[in-house]
This record gives sequence, structure tokens and C-alpha cells, in this order.
Amino acid sequence: MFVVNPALKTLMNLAKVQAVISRRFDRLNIHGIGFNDFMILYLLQQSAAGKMRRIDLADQIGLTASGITRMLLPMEKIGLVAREANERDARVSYVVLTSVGKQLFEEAEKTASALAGEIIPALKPKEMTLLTDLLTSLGGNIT
Amino acid sequence: MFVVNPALKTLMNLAKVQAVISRRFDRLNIHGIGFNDFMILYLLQQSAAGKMRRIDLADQIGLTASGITRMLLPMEKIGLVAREANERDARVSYVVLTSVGKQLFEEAEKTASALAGEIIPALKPKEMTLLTDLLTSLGGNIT
DNA sequence: AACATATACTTGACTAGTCAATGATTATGC
DNA sequence: GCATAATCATTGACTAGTCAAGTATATGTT
Repeated sequence: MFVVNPALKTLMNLAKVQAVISRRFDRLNIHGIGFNDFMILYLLQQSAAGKMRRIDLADQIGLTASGITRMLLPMEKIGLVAREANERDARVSYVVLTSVGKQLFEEAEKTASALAGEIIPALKPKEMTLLTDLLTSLGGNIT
Repeated sequence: MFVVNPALKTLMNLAKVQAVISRRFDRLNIHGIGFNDFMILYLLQQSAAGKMRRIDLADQIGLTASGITRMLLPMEKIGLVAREANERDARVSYVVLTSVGKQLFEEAEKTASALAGEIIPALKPKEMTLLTDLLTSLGGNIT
């Protein structure tokens, strides 16, 4: 029988786990938004200025710039975020969190937290630290 | 500042990490197949009979049955897998690994293993065990 | 036997992204 | 100071899935 690299098996399990979790979240359709939309609201909310460049959002959530452009279109349409120019650099278009967006985030965060608690088993502090460190070493730098 | 549930942050980092990893794999386009196609070949190859029901493939890789139907179409077309009926149950259509599929898998496994080794940092045995256990507890049961 | 329910798979209509190319602007090397 | 390169964002064309509904078959109940 063929034996594959343990690292590769780990990546396969990671892929599976993520597929199942994200479908579970998106199926809930928390307040009308998907999980990635939720992440965008979260990042904007915790950013100092309440606004971010599209390219930085892309880097943070791990999608491409064009993916961000496409995700933001419906969010702009329903007024969760808005556009703002950068006076120094005309290439940049900031994404600003609106008060509607902020309010929706705060509601959605309750549902999302509850579901996250169901999904992630209760871990000992030591385990939680290790898991966080592991994800960080794999590029998961969302704080 | 709003403080979110650590479990929720973990899920956001998981989503990000997986998005980046899967894009990196798919971009390589290993021997013309994507990462999920690779997983299908792997599961078929390590199954005792070299064949599986579509629904079991779906469960194992964490997608829906209809996703599996759609993924398999091009794979059948290029001859990596084939269909086989179940004599006892006419609803079932097995997915069989062809010799072409098996050969491609063995080639692709080399490339995939090498990339997996680059992505997953060298872990101490204890850490590796914990990571595996964690993924298992989240539903990652690929062995 | 007949009916209700469950399971396996597929399909139509759709969403969520990808990549490659392009446009517009800003930064850099000489 | 000007050509070249780099950066930010968008668009066209496409792939990879999702869900809900439908078809076909199997199983369980009375």
C-alpha cells in the first residue's frame, strides 16, 4: 500500500475540515452574509481607522485582489461598506465600514461566536496556544 | 475595541491559511489536476477495492454529493476514473481508479509531497500528534 | 402488497472565487 | 527628468463548487 507524506495528509485533513466548517457557516447565512464577508467586517472594525486598502484586506483574508473587488460589490450595494479615496495616492480606494455595517457585524458576531464555540472543542490553554502558534506559522496572522 | 471569541479567531485563521494553501497547490496545477482531484485519487488508491461510492467520496473530502458529480466529470473524460455499477443496488455508481489515474497519482504525489513539506513546518513529534488529534476532532478523518 | 420514507445520484440556476490582461497612477535608476 | 518598473484596482472569461428539486431505487411498516 502506498504511504503518503504525513505533511500531505495533514493538508488533506485541513482542506476537508475547512470545507465542512465554511459550508456550515455559509449555510447559516448569518444576517445575510457569508463567512468571508464577516471576516471583512471584522478586519475593518478592528482596524484603527475603520478603513483599509483593498490590497491589505486581500492579504489579511488570504484571497486575491480581484476576489476582494467581487466580494465587496454586493456589500457596497447593501450599504455595509463604502468607498473612500486616498488623497496621496490615486490608485488606492479605501474600504470604509459604515455604521450599518458596524451594527450588522456586532449582531453577526454573536451568532458566529456561538457557532465557533460549537465547532472548536474546549482546549486547554496550552493546547490553544500551540494551535494559535501553528496557524501563525502557516500564515494565519489575524489577531 | 471589540474583542472576539478566541475560537472565532481560530476559525478565521484556519480559513485564511486554507485559502492560501489551496491556491498555492492549484496554481501549481500538478499534472493538470487540482488539489481536490488529487484527494479523490488518493482516497481511491488507498481504498481496499480501488473503488468507492460517490457519497463516500463526498463525506471523506468534505464536499457535497453534487460537488463530487461535477468534479468527476472532467476526470472521467480524461480517463483517470471510470464508472462501475453495483449489482445489489442500482442507485449506486462506483468510482473506479483506472491504471492511468493510478499512474498519474503516483507522479503527482511526489510534487504534492514536496510542496506539503515546504508548507508544513518541521514539527516535533508531540506537536505533530497534537495537530493531527485536533484536526481529527474537527472532523478530519483522512488517514 | 401498498404506501411512506430514506438513500444515491444528477441537474438547473446560481455564487464565489481564480487567472491573465488592462488601465491608471506612483516610485525608481540612471 | 524621463524611461522603466512596480503597485492598486478592475474586468472578461472561466472553474469549482453550493443549494433545491427531481429521478430512480431500496427499505421499513402495517
